[in-house]
This record gives sequence, structure tokens and C-alpha cells, in this order.
Amino acid sequence: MGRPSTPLLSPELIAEAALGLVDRDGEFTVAQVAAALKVRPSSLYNHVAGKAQIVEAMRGLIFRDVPRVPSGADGDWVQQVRVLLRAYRDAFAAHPRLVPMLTSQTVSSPDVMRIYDDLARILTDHAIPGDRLLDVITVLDSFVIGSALDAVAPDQVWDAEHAQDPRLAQAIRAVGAGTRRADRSFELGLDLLLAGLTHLAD
Amino acid sequence: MGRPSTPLLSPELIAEAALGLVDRDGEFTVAQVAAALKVRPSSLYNHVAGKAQIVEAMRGLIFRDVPRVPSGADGDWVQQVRVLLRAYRDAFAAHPRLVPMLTSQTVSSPDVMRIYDDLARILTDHAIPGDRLLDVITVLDSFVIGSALDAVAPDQVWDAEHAQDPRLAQAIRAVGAGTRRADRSFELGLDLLLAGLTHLAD
DNA sequence: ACCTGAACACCGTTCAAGT
DNA sequence: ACCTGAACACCGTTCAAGT
Repeated sequence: MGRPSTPLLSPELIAEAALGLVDRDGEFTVAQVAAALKVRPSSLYNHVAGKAQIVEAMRGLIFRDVPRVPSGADGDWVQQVRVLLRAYRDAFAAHPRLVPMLTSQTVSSPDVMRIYDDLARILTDHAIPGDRLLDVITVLDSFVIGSALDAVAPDQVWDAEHAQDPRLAQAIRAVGAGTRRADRSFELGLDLLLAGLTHLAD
Repeated sequence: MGRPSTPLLSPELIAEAALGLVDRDGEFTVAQVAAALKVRPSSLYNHVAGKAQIVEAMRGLIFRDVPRVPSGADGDWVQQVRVLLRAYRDAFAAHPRLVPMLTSQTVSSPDVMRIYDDLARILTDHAIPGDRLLDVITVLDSFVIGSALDAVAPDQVWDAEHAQDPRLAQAIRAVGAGTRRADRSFELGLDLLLAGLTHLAD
């Protein structure tokens, strides 16, 4: 065949096709991505260096549309942090099956750094001493990522059968469906952490 | 050859061999585990159903030695929760490269349930209303798992070069080495969450 | 510059054969 | 019951050939 007059592929197209597969199947192979794009597997290597780079491109994709928080944003700083962390977490939640794939590698994607930049600005401008800044960001980041992972598990995170404590078994049975339960826990954790932060800021 | 008079393998031996590889390389293949045990790959399938089950056996391994918190334990309930969560987190931290492998599947391992059982007992006995129990456990669990993942990244979690905000770049450069930084953040998050919980318990 | 086809080394898993 | 060897379908990746 030889090369087409206009390229059939691009890193973005490849990432989008892979993300479609992950959303549907929870996994992807290079061959599946190629098939989805009506192309041979080896063609992808003209645009990405390998499978790991496709995962990184997916990371960029899901954080691309997380809105920035402008310097003169509405609300007090606690509310600004809350809005930012919700948006960060929603980006994960929109593609739950992708989340486990994003946990193995270090974050250096510019799309993620943008989020930390905004968070750092709000925190230092309003409350948090500089020598605590990165610790606070790490705490918030850990909680968001942990919550995103938690949201992956479908309806029953834990198996009531295996709980010895009857009150735990009862609580597991009583809990609502997956997404709403995860949302509720996320908001509770946010409340606890932000309340603590205002204390730290005094 | 045929079968040996006494079995060469067991699920525990297989999990231990695999854990050794994960600790050293960050990954493992069935063939590598077999080689470490001086056995052919197909032999493993007499003891475990597949690779996923080896991962589950490793989960059991690292949580096996997390101590229970007895009913009449020392200290107030906040201190008891603190000790329990530290032990839970240390179990992850002892095998950081394993952590990403444990995030893809639902938790139903009895070894993990034991930890939740103790947590549930302490929380309900002392403070937390039953209808909030599972949300609180989920928040704490999310934070511990997120923190464990954070600890995997070697020295620099984030790349100072990509930070736009100069104060964030500064904070990234100023931060200490990997493990101590992760420890400090974990303790800070624990403080924030537990302070919030005492408030919730009132 | 970019798609292709063939080839490579490796992967997890199955199963009949052997003791 | 349990180890083996051969076989299977599939995996990610490389690279010379073609336009």
C-alpha cells in the first residue's frame, strides 16, 4: 500500500480509540486499537513509541478538559479547593476502568501539573505555609486517587459474607449502589480534609 | 519425571517467589516464578488457577502479619484507629511495587476483611453512627491506598520543570527524599482525617 | 513520511503422558 | 496427586519494503 496522501493516524486518534476500548472492556491491546482504526498494528509505531505511551496519551486526554480555576475565582478558598478536587476526581470517574492503569507511573504530564499549579496557588495565597504546601497537596492527591480507585469496584466493594463483625456486615448490606456510595464517601472525605485544612491555616 | 513423593510447590511458596520478583523487578511472569522455584511453568497450575490468583495470594501474604487490635486495646479510640491505619499502610509500604497490582480487583480477601472488622468495631463502639460507618471506612481506606500508591514514586513525584507556579516548583525542589516525604504526608493526612472524625463523633 | 507484511521473542494457559 | 513437555493462541515490537 505505502503511505497515504494524508495520515490515517495521530497520537490523539490512537489514544481515543484505546480509551474507547478501556471504557468498554477494561483493557486494550495494541492489535485491538489498530483494528478499531482499520490499520495494522505496526502502523501505530509511526506515531507512538509503545503501549506505555498510549496510556500516557489517555491520561492527557481525560485531564485536558478539567477547567482551570482563575485567580479571581468565586467563593472563598475552601470552596475553590473543593471545586477543583471535584473536577479532578470527576475526570477519573468518567473513565473508571482507566484509573488502575494510571497508577503505575510517575505523574509528569503537563495536563496534570496544571491542576497542581492551580491548587498550589489557591493554597499558598490564602492559607497554607510554604513548607507544608507539598505535603498538603500530596494528601489531597492521595485521597482523590484512592477515591477514584474505590469508585471502580462495581456495586459491592466488600463482601458482606466475609465480614465477621455483624455491624460491618450490616453496613455493607445497607449501603447503596456503587456510584452513589462512592460519591457520598468522596464528599465526606472532602469535608473532613478541608475542615482540617482551615484549622491548619489559622 | 512424574510427581515427586512430597510436593515441590504450594500456593504460599508460589506467592512468596512471585513477591520476591515484584520487590526486585516491579513485575513478574509465570515463567519467572517457575524458574525461581526450579520447576516448569505448567507445574504452577496444579496449585493456582492462574496469574490473577497469584496476585491475590500475594495480597494475603502482605496482610497476614498485620496485627489485630484487641477489644481492650491501649489508648483512646483515635489512637487505636491511628495505629491500625499505620499498620495497614506499612503492609503496603513494605512492598511498594506490588501496590499497583492490587488496585485492579475487588477486595474480598479474608486477610483484608480482618482489618476492616477491627476498624468497624473501634469506630462504632466509640463514636461513629452506624449509618455513616461504611462511608467513614471508605474514606480512610481510600486515603491509605492513595498514600501507598504515592509512596511508590521514587524520589521526585512531580517534575519541578513542568510546574508553572514558581512556589510549587520551589516546594517540589525543597522536598526531601521519597520515603520520608511520603511518611510525612501520610501522617499529616491522618491528623486531618482523625481530627475531622472526632468532630463527627460529637 | 507513513502504512504494510513478515518475523521475533515472549506471554499465559491447556492437556495428555508419566509416575 | 503433581511434575513434565509439547502445543496453542496471543502478545508487543522491529524493520525492510513499498509508495
